[in-house]
Amino acid sequence: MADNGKDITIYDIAKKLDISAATVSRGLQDHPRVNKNTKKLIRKTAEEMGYHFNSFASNLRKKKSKVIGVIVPRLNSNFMSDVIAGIEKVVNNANYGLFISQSLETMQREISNADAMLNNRVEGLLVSLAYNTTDVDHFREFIRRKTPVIFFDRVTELENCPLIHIDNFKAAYEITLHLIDQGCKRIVHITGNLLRNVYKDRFDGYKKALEDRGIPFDDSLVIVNDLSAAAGTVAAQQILQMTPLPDGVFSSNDICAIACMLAVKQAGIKIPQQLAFAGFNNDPTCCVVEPNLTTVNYKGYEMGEVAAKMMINYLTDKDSVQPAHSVILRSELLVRESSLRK
Amino acid sequence: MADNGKDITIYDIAKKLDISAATVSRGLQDHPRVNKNTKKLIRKTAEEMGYHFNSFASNLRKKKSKVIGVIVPRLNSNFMSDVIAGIEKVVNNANYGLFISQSLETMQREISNADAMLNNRVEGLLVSLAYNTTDVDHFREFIRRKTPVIFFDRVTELENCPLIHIDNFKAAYEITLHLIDQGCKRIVHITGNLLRNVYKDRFDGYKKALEDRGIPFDDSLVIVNDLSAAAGTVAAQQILQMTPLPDGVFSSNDICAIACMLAVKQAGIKIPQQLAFAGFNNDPTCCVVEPNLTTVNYKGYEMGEVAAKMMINYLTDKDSVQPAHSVILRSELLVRESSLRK
DNA sequence: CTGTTAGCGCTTTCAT
DNA sequence: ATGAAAGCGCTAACAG
Repeated sequence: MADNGKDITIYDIAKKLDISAATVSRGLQDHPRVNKNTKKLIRKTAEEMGYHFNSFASNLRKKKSKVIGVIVPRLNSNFMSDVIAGIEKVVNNANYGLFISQSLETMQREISNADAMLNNRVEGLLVSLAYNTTDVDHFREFIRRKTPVIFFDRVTELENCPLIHIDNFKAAYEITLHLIDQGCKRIVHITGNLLRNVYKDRFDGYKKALEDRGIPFDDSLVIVNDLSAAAGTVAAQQILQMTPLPDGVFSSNDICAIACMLAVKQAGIKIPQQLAFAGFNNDPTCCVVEPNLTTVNYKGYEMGEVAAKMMINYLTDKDSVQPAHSVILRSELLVRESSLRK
Repeated sequence: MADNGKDITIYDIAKKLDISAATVSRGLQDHPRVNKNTKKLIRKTAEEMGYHFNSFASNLRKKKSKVIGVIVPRLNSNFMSDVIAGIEKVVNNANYGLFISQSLETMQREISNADAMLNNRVEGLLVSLAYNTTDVDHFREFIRRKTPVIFFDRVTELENCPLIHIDNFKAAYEITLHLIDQGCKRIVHITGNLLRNVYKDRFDGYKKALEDRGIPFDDSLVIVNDLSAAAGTVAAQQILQMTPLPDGVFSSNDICAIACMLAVKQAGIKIPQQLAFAGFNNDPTCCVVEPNLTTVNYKGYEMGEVAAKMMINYLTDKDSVQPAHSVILRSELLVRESSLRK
């Protein structure tokens, strides 16, 4: 910025060097057919004059933004901040910027966020759906514009958008089998909004495991809440009032499982002898709580990286118009003391 | 976007309605002196034609971006993701966008992030410094351009930039006094890079408390590391080898304190009887670990909100060229079992 | 209340 | 290897 308060432009540099703005533009972009010395001179002068590239002008002209949009339910969960960190690293290394917003779990805000992404002409959109999103028409305009949309974790089928997630059904199936193998026969399942694949699939995995082991599914053992710590504490009270007392709890996330476990423990229940526990996510807290919580390991950082790399590939290898392909990331059962009865 | 693959512009709308582009622009902006019906018609037509506002063109013309930049060391810590969530909410509600990047604790990346912020003409910048940033010249250009820069948490004096933080000295002083009052006489202090105010001030508070209680400061009781969980485990080994064994530990963050505590506990040390513990941040895990960790409550969400609101105020109340003012947020000592020996 | 016009700063043919 | 010129889409005087 010049001292008169105005931005230095390539024209200012051009005038000073008595060359054309076109050459300055090319020089700054390291265009092959610009004289090496001219380039060097342009860079030096730009630096000296305090020139700063104007992305708007460039974006307007080139009709692209070098920015990738991200819409997530909340930023402040251990899982999601890991995802974002992974995305940011990949995106930044590829010289793209990140435009981030949170839907705060409401579809209404998700829609307005999507609109802002459109106005800012993001070149790609990474989305994890809000708790109560019922339809995804607000993402169709991106598809019409051929702007890639990739869903991760909380996904949904939409045209040919790639989905990045784990096999929630299988992971839940395995963790439930594990509880059964430890001798549990009445297993409570705490879950979230079944509209979301992550909760629906885990619920289905739970039911399938019961079925495969010949345990009848009991509706009254299912608790639906928002999976927060507070909800976990409330769930503990519900569980304590069930007769007979259940002998296992599989919560669809760790935060809720841990709060619930602490509360029933407080009430004098022995864990895992009387009540075995299992969660989901492998939150760091699992290894702090006593007994350590059995869970499904499923790290966000990697998911963020994978989603972002896929996006960067789409945007970079213009040729590879490969059909959109979804990715199922690995997850693993981590057995810890909270469920070990043998 | 039209079906031919080109964006619909205000000119397309203007042509269709046989009015001028200026009127369309005004209508879309809800300009007062545009006929109500015309406005309604413009909106309806824009909607029908699939028009989407082009921020670049607008930004270029208006020389403003309606975007606020954020540079933080890492996105994936409980504290920082809370801060970001608070910022995002305020910024989004004020109809600004968020451009986020992480320095990954290096000054080099902080500099390149700052450069990207400049290119994208952010209207304001919120910064929490990287671990090893030694000078902040890379932010001077923003000041020259009168782009407000606000530091939070990990702050530094720079021109008149507002600083948002807590009284780290006082909080550390109080928590150390508390340990002393519980009978601790040899208190280990685990800290991070003393270049950063947060660690330096806490260290100073610790020393002052010792001094005020007539306990000589002992250099060999100070452990400097990166305050990660892994570092906490290592610190535990160092502590166990100290003779005589210390009787208290004050760690500059909770994550490190908890890892350390779990490790010494594992080694058979009784907490708090043999070794009392205190951390900093009030991470949710404090209430899960046994015994619960004494700490300083200091929530990020509020800090993010305060920083963002101040920024929005600067950007909105053009008149209030009030001198930059820093804010010291409240923090509170939370005494829990890990330090209660009486 | 509405239209005309001149850019914002950059990129990119098309020339030379 | 460099220049001239047009235009990306929007806004804000200014004029009426």
